[in-house]
Amino acid sequence: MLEKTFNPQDAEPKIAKKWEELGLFAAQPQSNKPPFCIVIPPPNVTGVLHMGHALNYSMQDLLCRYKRLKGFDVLWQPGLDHAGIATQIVVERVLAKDGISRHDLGREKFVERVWQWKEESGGQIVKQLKALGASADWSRERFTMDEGLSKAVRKVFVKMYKDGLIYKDKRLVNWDSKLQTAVSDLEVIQKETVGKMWYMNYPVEGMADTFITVATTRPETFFGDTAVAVSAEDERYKHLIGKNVVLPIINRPIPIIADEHADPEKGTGAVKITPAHDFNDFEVGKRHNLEMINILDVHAKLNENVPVDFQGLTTMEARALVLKKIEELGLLVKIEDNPMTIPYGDRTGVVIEPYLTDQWFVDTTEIGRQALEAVEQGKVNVYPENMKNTYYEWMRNLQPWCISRQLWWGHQVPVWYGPDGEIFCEETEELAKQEAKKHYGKEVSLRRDTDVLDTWFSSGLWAFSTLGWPDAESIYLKKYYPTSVLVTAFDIIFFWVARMMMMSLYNMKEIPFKDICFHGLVRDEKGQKMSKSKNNGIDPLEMIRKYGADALRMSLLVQAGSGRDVLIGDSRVEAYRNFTTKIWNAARFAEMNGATVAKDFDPAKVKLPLNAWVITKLSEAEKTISKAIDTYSINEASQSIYHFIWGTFCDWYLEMSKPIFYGDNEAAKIETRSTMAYIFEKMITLLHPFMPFITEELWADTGKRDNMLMASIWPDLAAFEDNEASSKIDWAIELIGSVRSLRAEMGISASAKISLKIQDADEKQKQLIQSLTDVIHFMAKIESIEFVNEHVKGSVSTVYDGIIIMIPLDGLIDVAKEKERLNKEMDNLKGFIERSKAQLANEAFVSKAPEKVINERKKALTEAGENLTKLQEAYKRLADL
RNA sequence: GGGUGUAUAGCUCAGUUGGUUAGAGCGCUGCGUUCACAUCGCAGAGGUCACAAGUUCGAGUCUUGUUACACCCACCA
Repeated sequence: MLEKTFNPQDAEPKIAKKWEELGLFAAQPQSNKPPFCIVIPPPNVTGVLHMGHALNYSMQDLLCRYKRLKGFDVLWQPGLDHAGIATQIVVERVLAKDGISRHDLGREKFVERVWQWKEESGGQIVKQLKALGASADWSRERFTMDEGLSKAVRKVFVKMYKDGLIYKDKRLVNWDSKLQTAVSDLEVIQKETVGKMWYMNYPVEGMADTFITVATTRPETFFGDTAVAVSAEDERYKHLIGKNVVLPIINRPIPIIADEHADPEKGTGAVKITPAHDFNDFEVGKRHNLEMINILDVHAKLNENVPVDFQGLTTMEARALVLKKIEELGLLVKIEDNPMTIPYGDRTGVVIEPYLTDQWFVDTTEIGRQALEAVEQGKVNVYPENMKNTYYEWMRNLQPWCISRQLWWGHQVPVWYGPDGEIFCEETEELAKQEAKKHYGKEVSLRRDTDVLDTWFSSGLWAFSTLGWPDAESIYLKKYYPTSVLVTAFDIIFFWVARMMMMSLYNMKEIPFKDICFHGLVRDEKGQKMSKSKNNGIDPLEMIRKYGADALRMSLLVQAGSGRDVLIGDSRVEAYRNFTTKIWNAARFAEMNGATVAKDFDPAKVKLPLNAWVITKLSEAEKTISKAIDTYSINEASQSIYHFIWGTFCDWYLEMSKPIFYGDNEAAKIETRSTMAYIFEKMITLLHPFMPFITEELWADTGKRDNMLMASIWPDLAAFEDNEASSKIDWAIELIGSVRSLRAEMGISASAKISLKIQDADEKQKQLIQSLTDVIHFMAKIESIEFVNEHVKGSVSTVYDGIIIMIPLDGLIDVAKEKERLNKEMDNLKGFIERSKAQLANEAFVSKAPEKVINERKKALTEAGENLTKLQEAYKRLADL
């Protein structure tokens, strides 16, 4: 006998352990099963499981389990990302508690410390993933910094360098002054603020009392000004082009130039040019060969290129002082409020400065074009399709990708410099030395570039590096690449998806995955983004503790589709915990009634309409579920199995089986026991990818089986098409619904047994009702059914499929209430008939609408007419009372 | 400024190629429950499908416009 309830806290860890011990998660590259492969979006080594992960990995696990049941050889390739910036920040924070900075340790010691930290507390998330039920091949876990993957990184870098796709350049980059590193455009968050615009006068050299007014939001950068630009067409300033203005305070003359960047409509039409601290000005500077004066140091404080009393000030301090001095000189014209956006680092939250440094870049022109074309040409399918547009838009406006970071934790750039600065880019120091020897004709000492690579550079290789590349003979690479599908949230489409496309097409000459399935973000129950500041975060582990992993998974999966956002909260997870209880109790019911499959049971040959019906419904559900999963409509698939189990199986099938079990028809009992056990087994198989734990538990508890459900096969129910026996039950369900509704509306107590009088049923309907008498009695709480030829006095009635259904109430009838109810029913019918008639009288409709529609409409009209007549008769009799 | 979505019941959302009287879950109301399940069942109420115009015999569904909201990208002297 099954326990009273399912206890996920005890059962889940045991089951998870068993799966893994039996090696059921492991790929079988040697098998001749068709491959199905997903590479996991690697969580950060610093990460703990959050709801976004829970959704992402639940979806992948669903797909993997589904494909395994369908007979595929599944490789779900797991791993972790070293997450350069994020991890370095975490470890620095740990060290800071002991008052140590990374500079105290030095680079080598610090990196050692990070590795140590990684071994100790990194990878927590893997345990948490297992608790969620994730069936990845854990024996193949990879880490972006492990040896094989690091080798892949070096190899790709060198190849791209030698192909001219990676180059070093002195350019303005986004500078994070807290971490003292460059970051890419994507790592910069723009925030709206209301700032100020200051209008300052710059005196024109050699012309007394003549000024050019420039407007600026950053007065402190004026020490780096090397020109003032105006439009060549601007009448106000035309005559001044070629002359100089003198920068106040420092009295440095700078030229007035004509440049298209100056827009006469904006500001004063004259714009100060600070090439080393503004992206637009940088371009202007290059066009006019202007000097680029860097006025900031790595901490974003003013450096030695400014007067002594400004040196060492922060930009904000410098701004105040500059404005004070300008004002003292009488050159401050006016101040305006100015709405603007300010760039912040996404990890550090400090203001990002445009900063002039040497950095490594990837030229994305060619590989970006390939990545764009692959999607345009449909080599990669995108779900939902509209995400393609987002992808296209970005790919068509690709900028060079800044891949170097001035961090310590990451893949160090495989570049060595000779004494004269000559670059040797090789996979190892040995090779670099050899090349240097060739170059110089003698041994020289080399200096390695200290930069590390953007984390996304190594994640960009993930689809093939985890499968064994650069070992071209890797059986995994051969069998599973390109991978089947990438499941990811759309917020990393540029960071990761686009980079994987580019890097894979460049290296493998082949797409990394055939499908991309984007899902939405997880929000709280009110639809708000989860954030620390709102304190509305929901911990998936907490939910697992409270309700079980199955409940959490299902509550996420029922919403996971079409890139929609997913809402989560206690009440939702609780609802699916209730679902597990429901299934559990259904199993208990089946067990109590002796549901086991008889030896000679053939589901195709069941005789009872009820059993034929449930088999047909299961077959329909299976079709819906498979089709939905195949197109990543996970929500639809989840809802379908949920409704089958709760609605069709529990609410109707199990209920309708009761009169059979309580009756004395032994043959019917035997067939029903078999069918029930059969359906239950198939049903939990269909549910397994969604809720793996409870289904596995029930698989073990409800039958003598020698395998695990996980290693079972997906039911093939194609043979069970809709049939006549099954439609009888559909008809009966409608009939029962009518009776129940009538009872309830007339306020007849749900427990009160009543008799039913039926008029105008034809032979076929009579037979059907008779054959299902027990079921109808039970389901509609009826004591007796009698066929009559005329209306029964003092009864309430309704009409279903041309049959008048009456409940005699022997004088207890509330005539007013019944009149009201009948009136309402008749009004509805009349309205419908009117509309239908009008439509059928419309020549245009009759001549243009498809025949099928017209016939349907005619038939419905006739039926409605008959039903109305019968209702009117009933109403008349009521009046006679 | 460019792009992508969304707008249907109190809430969260379905609604296939246009076709009978627009659906589900939760919530609400009523009724019920001695045996699979109070973690339950049955029934009911509740919607001018954001607004306007158009196409059509017929529009929640297609077109255009308007409004509101959400997200992404870019610019900002």
